[in-house]
Amino acid sequence: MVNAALEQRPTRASSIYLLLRDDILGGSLLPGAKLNIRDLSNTYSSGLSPVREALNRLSAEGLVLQEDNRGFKVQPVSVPELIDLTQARCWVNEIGVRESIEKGDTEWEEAVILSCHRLKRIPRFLPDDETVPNPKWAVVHKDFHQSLISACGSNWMIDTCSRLFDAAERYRNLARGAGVSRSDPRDEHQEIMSAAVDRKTDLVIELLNSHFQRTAQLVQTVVVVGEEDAV
Amino acid sequence: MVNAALEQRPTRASSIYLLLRDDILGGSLLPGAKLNIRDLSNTYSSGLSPVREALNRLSAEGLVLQEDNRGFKVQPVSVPELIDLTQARCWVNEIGVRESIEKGDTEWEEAVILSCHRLKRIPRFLPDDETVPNPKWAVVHKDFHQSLISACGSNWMIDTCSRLFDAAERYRNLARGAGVSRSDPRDEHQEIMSAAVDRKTDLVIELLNSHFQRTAQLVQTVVVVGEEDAV
DNA sequence: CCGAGAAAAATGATCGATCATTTTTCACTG
DNA sequence: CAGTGAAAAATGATCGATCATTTTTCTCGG
Repeated sequence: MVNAALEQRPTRASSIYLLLRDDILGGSLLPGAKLNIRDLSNTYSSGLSPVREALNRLSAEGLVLQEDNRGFKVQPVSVPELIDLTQARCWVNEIGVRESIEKGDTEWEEAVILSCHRLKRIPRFLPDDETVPNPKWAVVHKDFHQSLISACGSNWMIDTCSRLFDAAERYRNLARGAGVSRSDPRDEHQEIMSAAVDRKTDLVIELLNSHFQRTAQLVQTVVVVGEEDAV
Repeated sequence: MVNAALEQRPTRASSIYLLLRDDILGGSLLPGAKLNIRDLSNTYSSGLSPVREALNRLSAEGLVLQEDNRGFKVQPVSVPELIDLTQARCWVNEIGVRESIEKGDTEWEEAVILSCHRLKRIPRFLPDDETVPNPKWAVVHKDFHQSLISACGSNWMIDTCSRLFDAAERYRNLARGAGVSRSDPRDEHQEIMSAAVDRKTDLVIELLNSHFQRTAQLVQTVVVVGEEDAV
Protein backbone atom coordinates (compact mmCIF):
# COMPACT_ATOMS: atom_id res chain seq x y z
CA MET A 1 0.00 0.00 0.00
CA VAL A 2 1.17 3.47 -0.79
CA ASN A 3 1.20 5.96 2.03
CA ALA A 4 -0.11 9.02 0.22
CA ALA A 5 0.70 11.74 2.71
CA LEU A 6 3.65 10.13 4.45
CA GLU A 7 3.55 11.49 7.94
CA GLN A 8 6.82 13.24 8.69
CA ARG A 9 7.75 12.94 12.31
CA PRO A 10 9.71 16.11 13.02
CA THR A 11 13.27 15.75 14.16
CA ARG A 12 14.29 16.98 17.56
CA ALA A 13 16.15 19.82 15.89
CA SER A 14 12.97 20.96 14.15
CA SER A 15 10.89 20.83 17.30
CA ILE A 16 13.43 22.79 19.26
CA TYR A 17 13.67 25.27 16.42
CA LEU A 18 9.96 25.95 16.64
CA LEU A 19 9.97 26.25 20.41
CA LEU A 20 12.91 28.63 20.44
CA ARG A 21 11.41 30.65 17.64
CA ASP A 22 8.17 31.03 19.56
CA ASP A 23 10.02 32.10 22.65
CA ILE A 24 11.99 34.71 20.77
CA LEU A 25 9.08 36.08 18.77
CA GLY A 26 6.82 35.85 21.78
CA GLY A 27 9.24 37.87 23.84
CA SER A 28 9.91 35.43 26.63
CA LEU A 29 13.52 35.31 25.53
CA LEU A 30 14.68 38.88 25.75
CA PRO A 31 16.85 40.58 23.16
CA GLY A 32 20.52 40.10 23.83
CA ALA A 33 19.96 37.17 26.16
CA LYS A 34 22.71 34.60 26.07
CA LEU A 35 21.65 31.27 24.65
CA ASN A 36 23.71 28.75 26.50
CA ILE A 37 23.77 25.51 24.59
CA ARG A 38 24.16 23.17 27.54
CA ASP A 39 21.36 24.92 29.40
CA LEU A 40 19.08 24.75 26.40
CA SER A 41 19.80 21.10 25.72
CA ASN A 42 18.96 20.55 29.35
CA THR A 43 15.70 22.46 29.10
CA TYR A 44 14.62 20.47 26.09
CA SER A 45 16.21 17.30 27.41
CA SER A 46 18.10 16.60 24.25
CA GLY A 47 21.70 16.41 23.20
CA LEU A 48 23.75 19.34 22.08
CA SER A 49 23.46 18.78 18.34
CA PRO A 50 19.74 19.40 17.88
CA VAL A 51 19.99 22.63 19.84
CA ARG A 52 22.90 23.79 17.75
CA GLU A 53 21.07 22.97 14.55
CA ALA A 54 18.05 24.93 15.70
CA LEU A 55 20.21 27.88 16.66
CA ASN A 56 21.96 27.80 13.33
CA ARG A 57 18.65 28.03 11.52
CA LEU A 58 17.52 30.89 13.71
CA SER A 59 20.75 32.75 13.16
CA ALA A 60 20.37 32.44 9.39
CA GLU A 61 16.90 33.86 9.87
CA GLY A 62 18.18 36.80 11.86
CA LEU A 63 16.36 36.03 15.07
CA VAL A 64 19.51 34.89 16.75
CA LEU A 65 22.94 36.43 16.63
CA GLN A 66 25.87 34.12 16.22
CA GLU A 67 29.50 34.92 16.87
CA ASP A 68 32.03 32.28 16.06
CA ASN A 69 33.47 30.73 19.20
CA ARG A 70 31.24 32.87 21.34
CA GLY A 71 27.98 31.14 20.84
CA PHE A 72 24.53 32.51 20.34
CA LYS A 73 22.40 35.27 21.76
CA VAL A 74 18.95 36.59 21.00
CA GLN A 75 19.16 39.26 18.34
CA PRO A 76 19.19 42.67 20.00
CA VAL A 77 16.58 45.29 19.23
CA SER A 78 16.85 49.04 18.86
CA VAL A 79 14.71 52.01 18.03
CA PRO A 80 16.61 52.74 14.81
CA GLU A 81 16.09 49.17 13.69
CA LEU A 82 12.39 49.37 14.45
CA ILE A 83 12.10 52.49 12.33
CA ASP A 84 14.12 50.83 9.60
CA LEU A 85 11.93 47.74 9.75
CA THR A 86 8.70 49.70 9.74
CA GLN A 87 9.84 51.66 6.73
CA ALA A 88 10.61 48.45 4.86
CA ARG A 89 7.22 47.00 5.81
CA CYS A 90 5.38 50.04 4.51
CA TRP A 91 7.22 49.96 1.23
CA VAL A 92 7.05 46.26 0.56
CA ASN A 93 3.47 45.83 1.67
CA GLU A 94 2.46 48.77 -0.47
CA ILE A 95 3.54 46.98 -3.61
CA GLY A 96 2.06 43.71 -2.47
CA VAL A 97 -1.28 45.28 -1.75
CA ARG A 98 -1.29 47.35 -4.91
CA GLU A 99 -0.66 44.32 -7.07
CA SER A 100 -3.08 42.17 -5.12
CA ILE A 101 -5.89 44.63 -5.52
CA GLU A 102 -5.16 44.84 -9.21
CA LYS A 103 -4.87 41.10 -9.80
CA GLY A 104 -7.00 39.69 -7.01
CA ASP A 105 -10.09 37.82 -8.07
CA THR A 106 -13.18 36.93 -6.07
CA GLU A 107 -11.31 34.19 -4.29
CA TRP A 108 -8.79 36.72 -3.01
CA GLU A 109 -11.55 39.06 -1.83
CA GLU A 110 -13.16 36.21 0.03
CA ALA A 111 -9.88 35.22 1.66
CA VAL A 112 -9.42 38.78 2.91
CA ILE A 113 -12.94 38.97 4.25
CA LEU A 114 -12.70 35.56 5.87
CA SER A 115 -9.39 36.18 7.62
CA CYS A 116 -10.60 39.57 8.81
CA HIS A 117 -13.73 37.97 10.19
CA ARG A 118 -11.72 35.37 12.06
CA LEU A 119 -9.49 38.07 13.45
CA LYS A 120 -12.49 39.99 14.69
CA ARG A 121 -13.90 36.94 16.41
CA ILE A 122 -10.87 35.44 18.06
CA PRO A 123 -10.21 36.66 21.60
CA ARG A 124 -7.09 38.76 21.97
CA PHE A 125 -6.27 37.16 25.32
CA LEU A 126 -6.82 33.80 26.90
CA PRO A 127 -10.32 33.37 28.39
CA ASP A 128 -8.97 32.27 31.77
CA ASP A 129 -6.17 34.78 32.14
CA GLU A 130 -6.76 38.19 30.61
CA THR A 131 -3.09 39.09 30.73
CA VAL A 132 -1.84 36.18 28.65
CA PRO A 133 -2.22 36.81 24.93
CA ASN A 134 -3.97 34.17 22.90
CA PRO A 135 -1.34 32.46 20.77
CA LYS A 136 -3.96 31.71 18.14
CA TRP A 137 -4.57 35.42 17.74
CA ALA A 138 -1.03 35.93 16.47
CA VAL A 139 -1.60 33.29 13.81
CA VAL A 140 -4.89 34.75 12.67
CA HIS A 141 -3.48 38.26 12.75
CA LYS A 142 -0.64 37.27 10.48
CA ASP A 143 -3.04 35.42 8.22
CA PHE A 144 -5.03 38.57 7.74
CA HIS A 145 -2.06 40.70 6.85
CA GLN A 146 -0.70 38.06 4.52
CA SER A 147 -4.06 37.64 2.85
CA LEU A 148 -3.94 41.25 1.77
CA ILE A 149 -0.89 40.65 -0.38
CA SER A 150 -1.59 37.03 -1.25
CA ALA A 151 -2.71 37.80 -4.80
CA CYS A 152 0.31 39.90 -5.72
CA GLY A 153 1.68 37.12 -7.88
CA SER A 154 5.08 36.52 -6.34
CA ASN A 155 5.89 34.07 -3.58
CA TRP A 156 9.22 35.76 -3.00
CA MET A 157 7.25 38.89 -2.27
CA ILE A 158 4.96 37.05 0.11
CA ASP A 159 7.91 35.44 1.88
CA THR A 160 9.55 38.81 2.25
CA CYS A 161 6.45 40.27 3.86
CA SER A 162 6.23 37.27 6.13
CA ARG A 163 9.79 37.74 7.28
CA LEU A 164 9.21 41.42 7.96
CA PHE A 165 5.98 40.68 9.76
CA ASP A 166 7.70 38.26 12.11
CA ALA A 167 10.45 40.70 12.93
CA ALA A 168 7.84 43.31 13.78
CA GLU A 169 5.86 40.77 15.77
CA ARG A 170 8.78 40.44 18.13
CA TYR A 171 8.80 44.16 18.77
CA ARG A 172 5.05 44.13 19.39
CA ASN A 173 5.38 41.35 21.93
CA LEU A 174 8.23 43.05 23.70
CA ALA A 175 6.10 46.16 24.02
CA ARG A 176 3.19 44.16 25.33
CA GLY A 177 5.50 42.48 27.84
CA ALA A 178 6.32 45.96 29.06
CA GLY A 179 2.65 46.81 29.45
CA VAL A 180 2.10 48.77 26.27
CA SER A 181 -0.52 47.75 23.76
CA ARG A 182 -2.80 49.12 21.11
CA SER A 183 -6.12 50.65 21.96
CA ASP A 184 -8.06 48.60 19.49
CA PRO A 185 -6.44 47.45 16.29
CA ARG A 186 -9.64 45.57 15.51
CA ASP A 187 -11.32 48.58 13.95
CA GLU A 188 -8.25 49.36 11.91
CA HIS A 189 -8.22 45.88 10.46
CA GLN A 190 -11.86 46.19 9.62
CA GLU A 191 -11.29 49.46 7.83
CA ILE A 192 -8.38 48.05 5.87
CA MET A 193 -10.42 45.04 4.85
CA SER A 194 -13.30 47.18 3.63
CA ALA A 195 -11.08 49.43 1.63
CA ALA A 196 -9.34 46.42 0.10
CA VAL A 197 -12.46 44.66 -1.12
CA ASP A 198 -13.76 47.99 -2.38
CA ARG A 199 -10.51 48.24 -4.35
CA LYS A 200 -9.75 51.63 -2.92
CA THR A 201 -6.05 51.11 -3.44
CA ASP A 202 -4.70 54.40 -2.17
CA LEU A 203 -6.89 54.27 0.90
CA VAL A 204 -5.75 50.76 1.82
CA ILE A 205 -2.16 51.81 1.56
CA GLU A 206 -2.73 54.90 3.62
CA LEU A 207 -4.50 52.90 6.30
CA LEU A 208 -1.92 50.14 6.28
CA ASN A 209 0.99 52.54 6.51
CA SER A 210 -0.47 54.36 9.46
CA HIS A 211 -1.34 50.99 11.01
CA PHE A 212 2.32 50.01 10.83
CA GLN A 213 3.58 53.41 11.89
CA ARG A 214 1.24 53.68 14.83
CA THR A 215 2.33 50.30 16.16
CA ALA A 216 5.96 51.28 15.74
CA GLN A 217 5.29 54.52 17.60
CA LEU A 218 3.88 52.68 20.58
CA VAL A 219 6.60 50.09 20.60
CA GLN A 220 9.29 52.74 20.55
CA THR A 221 8.23 54.01 23.93
CA VAL A 222 9.31 50.78 25.55
CA VAL A 223 11.97 49.27 23.37
CA VAL A 224 14.51 51.01 25.53
CA VAL A 225 13.76 48.31 28.06
CA GLY A 226 14.89 45.65 25.63
CA GLU A 227 18.03 47.59 24.92
CA GLU A 228 18.90 47.81 28.56
CA ASP A 229 18.55 44.08 28.90
CA ALA A 230 20.66 43.53 25.84
CA VAL A 231 23.96 43.51 27.72
CA MET B 1 47.20 45.23 25.98
CA VAL B 2 43.75 45.40 24.46
CA ASN B 3 43.19 43.64 21.19
CA ALA B 4 41.08 46.22 19.41
CA ALA B 5 39.75 44.19 16.49
CA LEU B 6 39.83 40.76 18.04
CA GLU B 7 40.50 38.44 15.16
CA GLN B 8 37.70 35.92 14.91
CA ARG B 9 38.95 32.62 13.62
CA PRO B 10 35.95 31.17 11.80
CA THR B 11 34.60 27.90 13.00
CA ARG B 12 34.64 24.88 10.74
CA ALA B 13 30.88 25.19 10.40
CA SER B 14 31.23 28.76 9.11
CA SER B 15 33.92 27.87 6.61
CA ILE B 16 31.95 24.95 5.26
CA TYR B 17 28.88 27.16 5.10
CA LEU B 18 30.70 29.61 2.85
CA LEU B 19 32.13 26.91 0.64
CA LEU B 20 28.79 25.18 0.19
CA ARG B 21 27.09 28.46 -0.45
CA ASP B 22 29.57 29.34 -3.16
CA ASP B 23 29.11 25.96 -4.77
CA ILE B 24 25.35 26.32 -4.78
CA LEU B 25 25.26 29.91 -5.98
CA GLY B 26 28.08 29.22 -8.41
CA GLY B 27 26.16 26.35 -9.91
CA SER B 28 28.66 23.57 -9.35
CA LEU B 29 26.12 21.91 -7.10
CA LEU B 30 23.10 21.41 -9.30
CA PRO B 31 19.52 22.03 -8.17
CA GLY B 32 17.98 18.99 -6.59
CA ALA B 33 21.33 17.32 -5.98
CA LYS B 34 21.41 15.19 -2.86
CA LEU B 35 23.69 16.53 -0.17
CA ASN B 36 25.00 13.47 1.58
CA ILE B 37 26.34 14.41 4.95
CA ARG B 38 28.98 11.74 5.23
CA ASP B 39 30.26 12.50 1.76
CA LEU B 40 30.40 16.19 2.48
CA SER B 41 32.17 15.74 5.80
CA ASN B 42 34.62 13.62 3.89
CA THR B 43 35.13 16.24 1.22
CA TYR B 44 35.82 18.91 3.79
CA SER B 45 37.62 16.47 6.07
CA SER B 46 35.57 17.39 9.10
CA GLY B 47 33.13 15.69 11.38
CA LEU B 48 29.44 15.49 10.77
CA SER B 49 28.37 18.32 13.04
CA PRO B 50 29.93 21.26 11.21
CA VAL B 51 28.45 20.06 7.93
CA ARG B 52 25.03 19.75 9.49
CA GLU B 53 25.26 23.20 10.98
CA ALA B 54 26.22 24.66 7.65
CA LEU B 55 23.35 22.87 5.93
CA ASN B 56 20.92 24.08 8.54
CA ARG B 57 21.93 27.67 7.90
CA LEU B 58 21.61 27.21 4.17
CA SER B 59 18.20 25.65 4.54
CA ALA B 60 16.98 28.59 6.59
CA GLU B 61 18.28 30.78 3.79
CA GLY B 62 16.39 28.84 1.17
CA LEU B 63 19.40 27.65 -0.79
CA VAL B 64 19.04 24.15 0.53
CA LEU B 65 15.91 22.10 0.97
CA GLN B 66 15.59 20.11 4.13
CA GLU B 67 13.19 17.28 4.78
CA ASP B 68 13.14 15.82 8.23
CA ASN B 69 14.71 12.38 8.31
CA ARG B 70 15.52 12.60 4.64
CA GLY B 71 18.39 14.96 4.74
CA PHE B 72 19.27 17.84 2.50
CA LYS B 73 19.27 18.61 -1.18
CA VAL B 74 20.07 21.67 -3.23
CA GLN B 75 16.97 23.80 -3.63
CA PRO B 76 15.35 23.00 -6.98
CA VAL B 77 14.77 25.68 -9.59
CA SER B 78 11.91 26.25 -11.98
CA VAL B 79 10.80 28.67 -14.62
CA PRO B 80 7.78 29.83 -12.60
CA GLU B 81 10.02 30.53 -9.65
CA LEU B 82 12.42 32.50 -11.82
CA ILE B 83 9.55 34.64 -13.07
CA ASP B 84 8.29 35.04 -9.53
CA LEU B 85 11.73 36.02 -8.32
CA THR B 86 12.33 38.46 -11.13
CA GLN B 87 9.03 40.14 -10.46
CA ALA B 88 9.93 40.55 -6.80
CA ARG B 89 13.33 41.95 -7.72
CA CYS B 90 11.80 44.53 -10.04
CA TRP B 91 9.35 45.66 -7.42
CA VAL B 92 11.66 45.79 -4.46
CA ASN B 93 14.56 47.36 -6.30
CA GLU B 94 12.25 49.95 -7.73
CA ILE B 95 11.46 51.28 -4.29
CA GLY B 96 15.04 51.02 -3.17
CA VAL B 97 16.29 52.97 -6.15
CA ARG B 98 13.52 55.53 -5.96
CA GLU B 99 14.26 56.28 -2.33
CA SER B 100 18.00 56.22 -2.86
CA ILE B 101 17.82 58.72 -5.66
CA GLU B 102 15.66 60.93 -3.51
CA LYS B 103 17.76 60.68 -0.36
CA GLY B 104 21.19 59.90 -1.76
CA ASP B 105 23.85 62.51 -1.18
CA THR B 106 27.16 63.02 -2.93
CA GLU B 107 28.67 60.11 -1.09
CA TRP B 108 26.01 57.83 -2.51
CA GLU B 109 26.59 59.12 -6.03
CA GLU B 110 30.28 58.49 -5.66
CA ALA B 111 29.69 54.97 -4.39
CA VAL B 112 27.55 54.22 -7.43
CA ILE B 113 30.10 55.65 -9.81
CA LEU B 114 32.96 53.87 -8.11
CA SER B 115 31.34 50.45 -8.06
CA CYS B 116 30.29 50.85 -11.67
CA HIS B 117 33.83 51.74 -12.60
CA ARG B 118 35.20 48.68 -10.85
CA LEU B 119 32.64 46.52 -12.58
CA LYS B 120 33.68 47.90 -15.95
CA ARG B 121 37.32 47.21 -15.25
CA ILE B 122 37.24 43.78 -13.72
CA PRO B 123 37.57 40.91 -16.20
CA ARG B 124 34.46 38.81 -16.59
CA PHE B 125 36.51 35.60 -16.85
CA LEU B 126 39.79 34.41 -15.49
CA PRO B 127 42.81 35.63 -17.48
CA ASP B 128 44.22 32.13 -17.92
CA ASP B 129 41.01 30.31 -18.71
CA GLU B 130 38.40 32.27 -20.63
CA THR B 131 35.65 29.80 -19.76
CA VAL B 132 35.97 30.09 -15.99
CA PRO B 133 34.14 33.13 -14.62
CA ASN B 134 36.09 35.44 -12.38
CA PRO B 135 34.76 34.99 -8.85
CA LYS B 136 35.68 38.57 -8.05
CA TRP B 137 33.37 39.75 -10.79
CA ALA B 138 30.36 38.35 -8.96
CA VAL B 139 31.33 40.33 -5.86
CA VAL B 140 31.81 43.57 -7.75
CA HIS B 141 28.64 43.01 -9.73
CA LYS B 142 26.63 42.61 -6.57
CA ASP B 143 28.33 45.64 -5.06
CA PHE B 144 27.17 47.74 -7.96
CA HIS B 145 23.57 46.66 -7.74
CA GLN B 146 23.55 47.08 -3.99
CA SER B 147 25.10 50.52 -4.25
CA LEU B 148 22.11 51.69 -6.26
CA ILE B 149 19.79 51.10 -3.33
CA SER B 150 22.27 51.74 -0.55
CA ALA B 151 20.87 55.17 0.29
CA CYS B 152 17.25 54.07 0.57
CA GLY B 153 17.39 54.35 4.35
CA SER B 154 16.42 50.87 5.42
CA ASN B 155 18.79 48.00 6.09
CA TRP B 156 15.91 45.56 5.99
CA MET B 157 15.29 46.75 2.48
CA ILE B 158 18.93 46.33 1.56
CA ASP B 159 19.03 42.84 3.05
CA THR B 160 15.94 41.90 1.12
CA CYS B 161 17.49 43.02 -2.13
CA SER B 162 20.64 41.14 -1.27
CA ARG B 163 18.72 37.96 -0.69
CA LEU B 164 16.86 38.33 -3.96
CA PHE B 165 20.07 39.11 -5.80
CA ASP B 166 21.70 35.93 -4.54
CA ALA B 167 18.76 33.80 -5.56
CA ALA B 168 18.93 35.29 -9.04
CA GLU B 169 22.69 34.85 -9.13
CA ARG B 170 22.21 31.12 -8.90
CA TYR B 171 19.95 31.13 -11.93
CA ARG B 172 22.48 33.20 -13.86
CA ASN B 173 25.26 30.79 -13.06
CA LEU B 174 23.18 27.79 -13.99
CA ALA B 175 22.47 29.40 -17.33
CA ARG B 176 26.13 30.13 -17.87
CA GLY B 177 26.99 26.55 -16.99
CA ALA B 178 24.67 25.55 -19.79
CA GLY B 179 26.45 27.85 -22.20
CA VAL B 180 24.07 30.78 -22.17
CA SER B 181 25.24 34.24 -21.21
CA ARG B 182 24.51 37.87 -21.80
CA SER B 183 25.83 39.71 -24.78
CA ASP B 184 27.30 42.56 -22.80
CA PRO B 185 25.73 43.64 -19.57
CA ARG B 186 28.57 46.10 -19.19
CA ASP B 187 26.86 48.76 -21.26
CA GLU B 188 23.62 48.28 -19.41
CA HIS B 189 25.31 48.85 -16.08
CA GLN B 190 26.92 51.97 -17.45
CA GLU B 191 23.58 53.31 -18.62
CA ILE B 192 21.96 52.58 -15.29
CA MET B 193 24.75 54.32 -13.45
CA SER B 194 24.51 57.42 -15.61
CA ALA B 195 20.79 57.68 -15.21
CA ALA B 196 21.13 57.20 -11.45
CA VAL B 197 23.65 59.96 -10.88
CA ASP B 198 21.62 62.19 -13.19
CA ARG B 199 18.67 61.49 -10.90
CA LYS B 200 16.54 60.36 -13.80
CA THR B 201 14.46 58.18 -11.55
CA ASP B 202 11.98 56.77 -14.01
CA LEU B 203 14.70 56.00 -16.50
CA VAL B 204 16.79 54.11 -13.96
CA ILE B 205 13.83 52.00 -13.02
CA GLU B 206 12.97 51.29 -16.61
CA LEU B 207 16.55 50.28 -17.37
CA LEU B 208 16.85 48.21 -14.23
CA ASN B 209 13.61 46.38 -14.83
CA SER B 210 14.54 45.45 -18.36
CA HIS B 211 17.99 44.48 -17.11
CA PHE B 212 16.39 42.02 -14.73
CA GLN B 213 13.80 40.84 -17.21
CA ARG B 214 16.30 40.32 -20.00
CA THR B 215 18.50 38.18 -17.79
CA ALA B 216 15.50 36.16 -16.71
CA GLN B 217 14.51 35.68 -20.32
CA LEU B 218 17.88 34.22 -21.19
CA VAL B 219 18.03 32.06 -18.15
CA GLN B 220 14.62 30.60 -18.87
CA THR B 221 15.83 29.03 -22.05
CA VAL B 222 18.08 26.70 -20.08
CA VAL B 223 16.58 26.30 -16.68
CA VAL B 224 14.82 23.24 -17.98
CA VAL B 225 18.18 21.54 -17.71
CA GLY B 226 18.26 22.20 -14.00
CA GLU B 227 14.77 20.87 -13.63
CA GLU B 228 15.68 17.65 -15.36
CA ASP B 229 18.59 17.15 -13.00
CA ALA B 230 16.43 17.89 -10.03
CA VAL B 231 15.31 14.30 -9.63
C1' DC C 1 44.06 48.88 45.85
C1' DC C 2 44.94 48.29 40.80
C1' DG C 3 46.17 45.87 36.94
C1' DA C 4 48.99 42.26 34.46
C1' DG C 5 49.30 37.78 33.73
C1' DA C 6 48.79 32.91 35.00
C1' DA C 7 45.68 29.31 36.27
C1' DA C 8 41.09 27.53 36.53
C1' DA C 9 36.50 27.23 35.12
C1' DA C 10 33.01 27.70 31.84
C1' DT C 11 31.44 27.48 27.48
C1' DG C 12 31.60 26.64 22.52
C1' DA C 13 32.98 23.50 18.72
C1' DT C 14 34.04 19.17 16.97
C1' DC C 15 34.34 14.28 16.73
C1' DG C 16 33.08 9.50 16.09
C1' DA C 17 30.01 6.06 18.01
C1' DT C 18 25.36 4.80 18.19
C1' DC C 19 20.49 4.85 17.38
C1' DA C 20 16.46 5.68 14.10
C1' DT C 21 14.59 6.00 9.74
C1' DT C 22 14.58 5.46 5.00
C1' DT C 23 15.96 3.15 0.91
C1' DT C 24 17.51 -0.77 -1.44
C1' DT C 25 17.97 -5.58 -2.14
C1' DC C 26 16.22 -9.94 -2.60
C1' DA C 27 13.67 -14.12 -1.82
C1' DC C 28 9.25 -15.73 -2.21
C1' DT C 29 4.30 -16.15 -3.53
C1' DG C 30 0.69 -16.04 -6.59
C1' DC D 1 7.20 -12.35 -14.05
C1' DA D 2 5.05 -8.62 -11.10
C1' DG D 3 4.20 -7.51 -6.66
C1' DT D 4 4.85 -8.15 -1.58
C1' DG D 5 7.23 -7.93 2.37
C1' DA D 6 11.18 -9.16 5.12
C1' DA D 7 16.03 -8.47 5.63
C1' DA D 8 20.09 -5.71 4.70
C1' DA D 9 22.34 -1.62 3.65
C1' DA D 10 22.59 3.18 3.50
C1' DT D 11 21.74 7.36 5.32
C1' DG D 12 20.05 10.72 8.65
C1' DA D 13 19.70 12.15 13.56
C1' DT D 14 21.28 12.16 18.09
C1' DC D 15 24.32 11.55 21.89
C1' DG D 16 28.04 12.30 25.15
C1' DA D 17 33.02 12.55 25.24
C1' DT D 18 36.70 15.43 24.02
C1' DC D 19 39.17 19.35 22.27
C1' DA D 20 39.55 24.55 21.67
C1' DT D 21 38.52 29.00 22.93
C1' DT D 22 36.80 32.37 25.84
C1' DT D 23 35.72 34.11 30.31
C1' DT D 24 36.44 34.27 35.09
C1' DT D 25 39.12 33.85 39.11
C1' DC D 26 43.21 34.16 41.52
C1' DT D 27 47.92 35.70 42.60
C1' DC D 28 51.28 38.89 43.05
C1' DG D 29 54.22 43.00 42.19
C1' DG D 30 53.88 47.82 42.10
